[in-house]
Amino acid sequence: MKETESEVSLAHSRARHEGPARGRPRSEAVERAIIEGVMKLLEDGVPLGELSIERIARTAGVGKATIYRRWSGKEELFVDVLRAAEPPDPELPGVSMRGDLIVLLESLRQRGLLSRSSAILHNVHAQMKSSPKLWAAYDATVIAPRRLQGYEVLRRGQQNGELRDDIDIELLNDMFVGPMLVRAVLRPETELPEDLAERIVDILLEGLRPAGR
Amino acid sequence: MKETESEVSLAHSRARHEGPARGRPRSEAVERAIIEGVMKLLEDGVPLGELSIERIARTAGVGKATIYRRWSGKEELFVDVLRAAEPPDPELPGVSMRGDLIVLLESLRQRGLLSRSSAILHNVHAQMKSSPKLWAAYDATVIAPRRLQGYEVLRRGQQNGELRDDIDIELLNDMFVGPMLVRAVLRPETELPEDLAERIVDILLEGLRPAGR
Amino acid sequence: MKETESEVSLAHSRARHEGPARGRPRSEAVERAIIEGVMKLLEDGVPLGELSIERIARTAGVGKATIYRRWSGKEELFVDVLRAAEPPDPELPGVSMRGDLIVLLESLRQRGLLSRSSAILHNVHAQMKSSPKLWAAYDATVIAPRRLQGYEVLRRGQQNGELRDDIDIELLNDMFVGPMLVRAVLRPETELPEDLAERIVDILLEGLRPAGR
Amino acid sequence: MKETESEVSLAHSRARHEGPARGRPRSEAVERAIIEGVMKLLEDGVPLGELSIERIARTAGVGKATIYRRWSGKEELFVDVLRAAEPPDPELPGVSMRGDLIVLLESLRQRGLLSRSSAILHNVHAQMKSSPKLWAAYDATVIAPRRLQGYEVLRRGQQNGELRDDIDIELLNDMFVGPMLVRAVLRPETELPEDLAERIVDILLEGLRPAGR
DNA sequence: CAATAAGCGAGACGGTACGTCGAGTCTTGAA
DNA sequence: TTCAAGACTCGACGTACCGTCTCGCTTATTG
Repeated sequence: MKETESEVSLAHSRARHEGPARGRPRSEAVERAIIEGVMKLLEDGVPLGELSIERIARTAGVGKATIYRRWSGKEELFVDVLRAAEPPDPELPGVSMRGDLIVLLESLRQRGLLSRSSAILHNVHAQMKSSPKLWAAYDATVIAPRRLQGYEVLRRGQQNGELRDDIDIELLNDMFVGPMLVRAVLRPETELPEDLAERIVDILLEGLRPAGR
Repeated sequence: MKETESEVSLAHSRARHEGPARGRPRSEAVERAIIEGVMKLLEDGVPLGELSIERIARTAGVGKATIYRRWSGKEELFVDVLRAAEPPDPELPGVSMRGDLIVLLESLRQRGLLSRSSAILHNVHAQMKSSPKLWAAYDATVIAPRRLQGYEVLRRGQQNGELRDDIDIELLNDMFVGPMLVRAVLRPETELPEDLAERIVDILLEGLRPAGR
Repeated sequence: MKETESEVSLAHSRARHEGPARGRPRSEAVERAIIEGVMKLLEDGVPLGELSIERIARTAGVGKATIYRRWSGKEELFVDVLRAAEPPDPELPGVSMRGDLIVLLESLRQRGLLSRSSAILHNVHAQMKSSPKLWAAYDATVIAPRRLQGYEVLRRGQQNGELRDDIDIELLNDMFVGPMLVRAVLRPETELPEDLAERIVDILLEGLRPAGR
Repeated sequence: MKETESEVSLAHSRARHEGPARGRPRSEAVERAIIEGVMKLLEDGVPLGELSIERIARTAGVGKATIYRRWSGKEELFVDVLRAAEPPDPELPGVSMRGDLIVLLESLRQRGLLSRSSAILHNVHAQMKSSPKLWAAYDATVIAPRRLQGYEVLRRGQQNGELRDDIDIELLNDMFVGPMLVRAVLRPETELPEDLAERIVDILLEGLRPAGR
């Protein structure tokens, strides 16, 4: 996992040869200013299509070359913007599988709510899907860890008898996160009621056959 | 439904005033040439970002103004391209709710497979999500009818006792299509095995509690 | 001569294929606006080094591409600017060779004075010398005709006995124009007294031996 | 003369305050490397316009700041390059004015021939004319001494009766060097035949009236 | 001999201009 | 009125240099 992490990392201070650090080192402050500049613009409601490198540079008070020195284009920069905007991983209570799943789904719901208000996630997200390479980078650094977290919870659930063990974990995970993601990501106009995480988990656990079956 | 249709309809032959049609009429052949030109380019593997109006016009042997006369921009044109590429609605056997659901999900799976091979759907899809207005248009003409089809199937299931009736239909629908869409749209690198539709439906119906309760 | 003329001509309206003139024709007004914009800037004392294409375009209220459509770069544009700034050919009285030579040299002197006050000629002139190709174009359209005029005057002088006929005309011409050009072009800080043309001509005719032989 | 010399001198080792010389002294080797680097590039046929400070620094294996420490810009550096490329002053036999003038003009002819083959002088020369300040510096250190040499020869000619004394020396000088410079500098495409210096001098001495008066 | 101070190669920095490309509009002549 | 063609203004693209500014290091002189 560590290698993957470092492979998809996009902006580095002098990442290339990593010699004995000749010349003036890259300024981390500048790096932050750029990323925060993009966020500010997005939060101010600037449409994604109007986010030119030129404008980003102007906003951050930075030369264009300084941006290109770190990222090869708008899209790669956006990956780092998303990364910076990412909320921290949720803490799992670990008492029961059901409880942990609800926490995980609730965190997805929160992210959905967030991405609508701030407008950062949703558009950049959509934009990024156009490039398989960038999507892979984003997936590896941001999404995959959450997915693995889910796998772990489900595995424990199978081990302690809370969950059927005749279904592969990947599919199980998609059964849980799918309904939430459909609403949060693919259909951003739908509501995300407070008890949605709990209802999804319980429906899946109990099944859909009529009660008196 | 009809009104919605006409509201989101994007390309018209002389839609505005609809006077007694003076001057040279618009050529339908030109319209087809443009849409097919876009498809050809996408199928030839041209990245979506390189699809400029200028290039589309060149490919179709058409003046730029002729495109702008019909669509207000690239994105609106894409909606019509997607519409033209859409496979026909699936025929539902109507015997059992379970059977109909499997047919619906299988049709989603097929679309997922298709969008990977042709590369049309996936990218244009992603691109379009950046514009809420266009997404709404696409949703209304292409997605919504399918969704309503699903609602109908589920409603019948509740009525004839195949399905619990204490859960609202929208959520039920998302429970079924969510897992499939996650794989087909959000994670295009995953496999879509042949029995996926059937497994998803059965897991949902039976629930995830271990067999022996 | 005609061929040379047309070969070095640099800006044309749709010069390439010269088909039956399809599409919107190039605007002559725009062409004039550009050239006059450059002149205005130079007359306002803008140093030649600060004359970027970008600034020229801004001044003329014109897109950069419109400039590049006509000239391949700054230098080629300058040739046409010089051409436009060129005073008309002097009228030769034709009475005597001596008189005609004085008129020709006087016209060179006037040009020298002009190029200092307006600052157009001198700098652009110098700039252009860096490119043999452009210099050739300028020479062919602007300088050469004057030179030929001089040759003609000298030839007539030899024929009617005003001038030795044992020296080739090219050298004779350089003997007359050389002293004037040295002062006007190569040493712009020197004065150009009013009677300079006459003095140069007479010195050359009479020779430099002391009067009493 | 001395003051003029030192005023236009452009590159100094720690020229400004000339304190008690603290810190590491500037390397003369570096200075030579830079000037020779420029010459090498010019001799390799690199167009003058592509001679950026950045490229010069790269070629000489030197930091940009090291160049700016010595010269305030490209043009000032070029003055020193020209100075370094300058051939030595001609030795005058001093027997007759006519002989000395021929030697002086012949040296101009040689320089013309040289500047065409090496391509250094011609272009840098032209370039420099754009900047009055630099031209003045070049004129003072390189050209003016030659001019004074010429004045001296002419003055001696007037004193010993070889030359009319009713014409001011500056004009006389321009009469002699003008024809040669026109060919060597302003019209580099013309030939410079071997006996050109002698012919110019003799034509001027004898005048252009037909032999039999 | 250590301290001090400037020189040095390298390269980041905020800028400006380059020459190209596409956006959307306008203007031709022909259909 | 539409059509293909192509000129028009505008503005972003990604690159190259500008002249300045750190970096870590080297090289003299001075206390």
